[in-house]
Amino acid sequence: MVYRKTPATEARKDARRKKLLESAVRMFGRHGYHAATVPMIVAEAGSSVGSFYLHFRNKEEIFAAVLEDLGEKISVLFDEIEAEEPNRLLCVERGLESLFLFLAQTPELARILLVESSGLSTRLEKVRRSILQYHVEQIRMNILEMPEVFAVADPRIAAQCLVGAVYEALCCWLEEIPEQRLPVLEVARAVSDYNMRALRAQ
Amino acid sequence: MVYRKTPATEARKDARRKKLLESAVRMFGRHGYHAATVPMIVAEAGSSVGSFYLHFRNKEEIFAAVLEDLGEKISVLFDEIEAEEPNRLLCVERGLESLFLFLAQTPELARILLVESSGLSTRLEKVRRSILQYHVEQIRMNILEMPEVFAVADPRIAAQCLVGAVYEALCCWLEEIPEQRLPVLEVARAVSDYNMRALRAQ
Amino acid sequence: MVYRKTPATEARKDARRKKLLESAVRMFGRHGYHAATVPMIVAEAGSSVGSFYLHFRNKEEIFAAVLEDLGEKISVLFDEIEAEEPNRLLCVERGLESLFLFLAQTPELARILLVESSGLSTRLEKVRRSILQYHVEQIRMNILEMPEVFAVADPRIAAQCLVGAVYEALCCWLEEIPEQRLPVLEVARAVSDYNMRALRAQ
Amino acid sequence: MVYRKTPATEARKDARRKKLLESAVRMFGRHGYHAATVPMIVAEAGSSVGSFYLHFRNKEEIFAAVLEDLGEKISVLFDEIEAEEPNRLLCVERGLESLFLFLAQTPELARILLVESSGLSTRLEKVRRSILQYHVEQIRMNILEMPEVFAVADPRIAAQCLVGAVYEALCCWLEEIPEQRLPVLEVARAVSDYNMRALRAQ
DNA sequence: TATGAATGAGCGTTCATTCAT
DNA sequence: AATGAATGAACGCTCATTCAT
Repeated sequence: MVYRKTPATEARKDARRKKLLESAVRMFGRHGYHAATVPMIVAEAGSSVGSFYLHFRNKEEIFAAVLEDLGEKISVLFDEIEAEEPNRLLCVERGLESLFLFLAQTPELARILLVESSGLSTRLEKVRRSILQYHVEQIRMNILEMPEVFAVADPRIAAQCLVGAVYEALCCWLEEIPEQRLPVLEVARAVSDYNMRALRAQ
Repeated sequence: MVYRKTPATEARKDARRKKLLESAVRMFGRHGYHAATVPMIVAEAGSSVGSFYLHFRNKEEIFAAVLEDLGEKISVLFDEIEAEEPNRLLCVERGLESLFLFLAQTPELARILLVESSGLSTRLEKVRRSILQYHVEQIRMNILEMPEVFAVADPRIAAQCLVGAVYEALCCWLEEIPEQRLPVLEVARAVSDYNMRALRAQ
Repeated sequence: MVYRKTPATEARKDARRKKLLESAVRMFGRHGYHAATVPMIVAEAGSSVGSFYLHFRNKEEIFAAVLEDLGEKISVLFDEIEAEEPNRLLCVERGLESLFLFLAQTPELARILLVESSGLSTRLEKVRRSILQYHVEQIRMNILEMPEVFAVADPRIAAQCLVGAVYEALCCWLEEIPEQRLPVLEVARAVSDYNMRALRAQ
Repeated sequence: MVYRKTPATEARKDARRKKLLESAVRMFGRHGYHAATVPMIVAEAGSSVGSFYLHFRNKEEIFAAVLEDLGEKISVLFDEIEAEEPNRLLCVERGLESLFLFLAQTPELARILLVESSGLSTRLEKVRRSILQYHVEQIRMNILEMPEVFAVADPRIAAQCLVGAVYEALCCWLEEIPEQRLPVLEVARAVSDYNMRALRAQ
């Protein structure tokens, strides 16, 4: 008799995987890659070590999955703006601001991307880099499309600068104790301002 | 007969310590904090585990020492420029460029600062941050001193953006395979250009 | 499908723990606390280091467990006698003798209690002391209950003397080479005789 | 030219050795055999590790020396009493009391003998045992000399009991917090009382 | 599929002892 | 004789991963 995977089983499996991923985000975000152990992650998810390895080949894999999910979320963010906003300059500006706001709202994810995903294996480094490169590329394309509104010598380096500026400002903001922080929006504007001045033809 | 601590003994101890530090730079730079083990570091230095713990309380300590040494070097770089160059705007520009060149020349140190020192213990995070903050502060002061030549709303955020831009561009440059890289100087100029446009009053 | 913790699994875990404890008794008894290493204990038990730390937080913990088990065994010994023998004087006498016989039969346990558990951490010292104090207290209560048959000035000190006398005599006996030892029973009697003369009202 | 050891050199060497021994007593008494390290001992003595190994073959050796010195002191105590007091019974009584007082006055030495010297190497165990055996033997001789005043079946076991009783009572007394302790003399008397009742013919 | 007990390689660290000065 | 920097064997312990149930 042939065993057929029932939809219910499939759905349950996906739910479990999702739970593990959520738990991993929390644990990696709070404790970092090395300090977050597999037992910790499964305990938080109400699952078991054995189950963990049914869903992910290893610890690296789940971290990569977390990172990829995040990358996906961010690119969706950009795509939406791209679709709505025909003005390339405004597009970059709005993209920058909404990325800033998005990461500020999910500090565990922000920490994973900005801090904890650095200095790990080559594999993970690549995933992290591909997220950043995606933005860089996105911005570079915008610049190339309308050279008359952007006034930069090297669009790729300009894009890298912009990305670096956004992430560093975000890092600094996240590090401050919440009571002393400026409002996110204000910071996002200041960052966007800085970069727009650098990009815009005068 | 009274034993007198000979200068030679003292000098040899210092030399050993220095050798361990150099070896640590190489190992941390190549393999990262976690993958670089104490046995690896001492083997590379031609020393022994016991000797290691004679010079450093633990592994964290030597990483901190490496980072602090680097911080020292960088601040010397800035101080020299500050002393020579009276023009604040040029000061920031030249500082940015020489930092870029310095780190590009010592890629292991660059990797330690930019990649490997992230996501470690609170203690090490602090050391890393203090180096970055030092630049931020340096630049912020320059901006504050001559508000008429700089045209930014929030000097602190502007300084953060600049630092982030420089480091991210550097990261990207270091990651490319040497054969395909643009000349450092060219990149440094492009980065400096981007940030000067953002800072300068038009 | 829901996994149910089988009784078999549980039982196997308990068996493993018990085996580790038995092995620890042998190793601690033969080599002492410091010379008995975790690898030695697990090898003897046919287990693994990882498993060891699944059952015990650390080396100190397993030593404490061994000691506590021993304390439990000894107090059972006393309780049985107390329940059977209404005469307080005979109670003390029989308690003394059966403790002597019990420890003489399990020289590894005896060595752990009498020799190896001394001079360790405060934590372990406390466990050891609590076993000895339990006897002291037991005897003191017997003395207090029937002051007319016991003729001692300070019941607490008398009880301490008795316990010390028993353990020292036992130590000496265990140290002699088996061929030259007097029969245990004879020694036990002599020790009991000494202490009964000290306790009894004339 | 022949080098002749000057008396002054000899004297200085002895002084250094004595200082090391005194420091060892403090360190072993406070921290125990394993926790007291050679660097600790030499630091306390104002000497150096190298110097240490000129005076003692190794750590075990200095512990043995400390123990032997203590044994010497105790046997002197007994010999004096033996010489002064012709009555064998009083001799045992006074010996017991002065040992008690002596050790109560030098708690570091007491701790070394009663607690820390247990469970070490065979070599050290032997030294410790020889001190205790010396007392046992001393007392046994007294008993044998005047069988009419002592009424014990087996003098050796009686002597062991006495020694064990004294040391255990002492241990208990040392362990109590100073403010709550009974006066030493009182305890010494109670212990002596206990043992005299056991020894004396009625 | 789900479980969690079991594994063991490999880590950081300590400290008695040696030895060049 | 005196020094203290140097050594390295050996320890306790962690945790990603496997596997019997």
